Amino acid sequence: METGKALETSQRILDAAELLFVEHGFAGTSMRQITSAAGVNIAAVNYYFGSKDGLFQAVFERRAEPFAQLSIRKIDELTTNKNDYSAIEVAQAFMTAAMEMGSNPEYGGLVFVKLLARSYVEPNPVLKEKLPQRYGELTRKYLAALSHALPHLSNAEINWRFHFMTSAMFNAFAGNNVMRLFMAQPLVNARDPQLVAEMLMPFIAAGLNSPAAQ
Amino acid sequence: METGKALETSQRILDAAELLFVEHGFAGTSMRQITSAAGVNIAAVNYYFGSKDGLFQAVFERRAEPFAQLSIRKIDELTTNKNDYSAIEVAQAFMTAAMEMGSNPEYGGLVFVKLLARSYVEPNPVLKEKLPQRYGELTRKYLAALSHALPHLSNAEINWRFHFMTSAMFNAFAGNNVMRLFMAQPLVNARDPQLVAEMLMPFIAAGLNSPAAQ
DNA sequence: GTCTATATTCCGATAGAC
DNA sequence: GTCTATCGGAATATAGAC
Repeated sequence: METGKALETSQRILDAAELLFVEHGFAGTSMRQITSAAGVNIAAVNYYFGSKDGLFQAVFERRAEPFAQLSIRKIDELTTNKNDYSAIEVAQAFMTAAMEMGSNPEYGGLVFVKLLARSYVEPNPVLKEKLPQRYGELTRKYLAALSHALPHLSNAEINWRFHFMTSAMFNAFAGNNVMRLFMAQPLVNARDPQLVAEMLMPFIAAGLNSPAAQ
Repeated sequence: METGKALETSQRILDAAELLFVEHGFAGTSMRQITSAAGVNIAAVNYYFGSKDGLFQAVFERRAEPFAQLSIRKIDELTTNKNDYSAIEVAQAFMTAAMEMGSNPEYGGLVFVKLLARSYVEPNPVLKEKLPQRYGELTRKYLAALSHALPHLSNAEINWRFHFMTSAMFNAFAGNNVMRLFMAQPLVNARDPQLVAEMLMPFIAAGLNSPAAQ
């Protein structure tokens, strides 16, 4: 049984770790940084989460399930018992899930999307075992919906377009901007999910509906 | 003056470090891993590159200049003394540069594109000082060309579309696939730059030419 | 649950022999 | 240029007092 204070402590650790993992990556973040930022004792991480790996898993899982549920609900709402939905609506479903996640402070706002975008480039071994089952279902649903909405495209090309769509979306919401790296001024501002979605939608919609390559 | 053997050693270090930095990130790679993989003594890194930071900078700079030159040449070839080029041709110029880089074993093949894609999400402090000057020029040229080819779009929207385009491109060539993270089978194969470009082109072209959002 | 103290390992870096 | 040996510090993790 956990007391109020205990919950507070483990939660402070999760919050601090989440921010630091996003900013500096898993290997680039030490437990001393985390416990110091959380204002808790260095031994608390091992007490609550067993290890640094355990902490990362907890950080991820706290957000993963709400996000998966949200995404799956959106695609189910669109496709269940329907036959006439468009690729744009499929993209919109995913984007709405990301936006609602990113706009909700209870889910950490955009932090989890940034963590996803990072994990995407820098896969953490912890995720390789825990993640696929739940998110595999999510991915298969969106791929099937896209395939249904774009029957003229081969399965291979559907997969590629899903890849392009998610790359653009995740990096856009996470603020991973090539201009941030290449220029002194980033020139775009990713802090407003509503604006990101507005800019993103025409691009994604046209890309998904473009003629087949092969 | 460096002897033949010395060059061989520093090059082996660069090759090994490049692969490991791409795979595990800067913080996630130790100098012991690098020197062990390169088959050289642990002290060799400091002898040749001064420090781990110095090594990363050397790893990056070995590829950065060829890639910048290639990209700038492609956009100059398209736009110099011309008025009637399309957004698709601008995208093609960038993609051709990435493809030629990725297909050339002398430039490490796709390794540098992967390093760029990673640096993009996980900015290395070393780059913040060294990179912008050269790549700022590159970015400004492509933005100007896009703006010229898409005069109906505001500067803000041009910047966003360049962001989306480069996100999709870099992740595609680097093989950073959401399906790699979410599913047991990645479903797409990024090893052939020619195929990636073929799949990517219709998507990017349609996205760039899509109507304005605002 | 929280803390101090510490065990153990690994890190980047360097001195100095050859 | 290459090697061994080692320094000083920071890393994760844990034992045990409170």
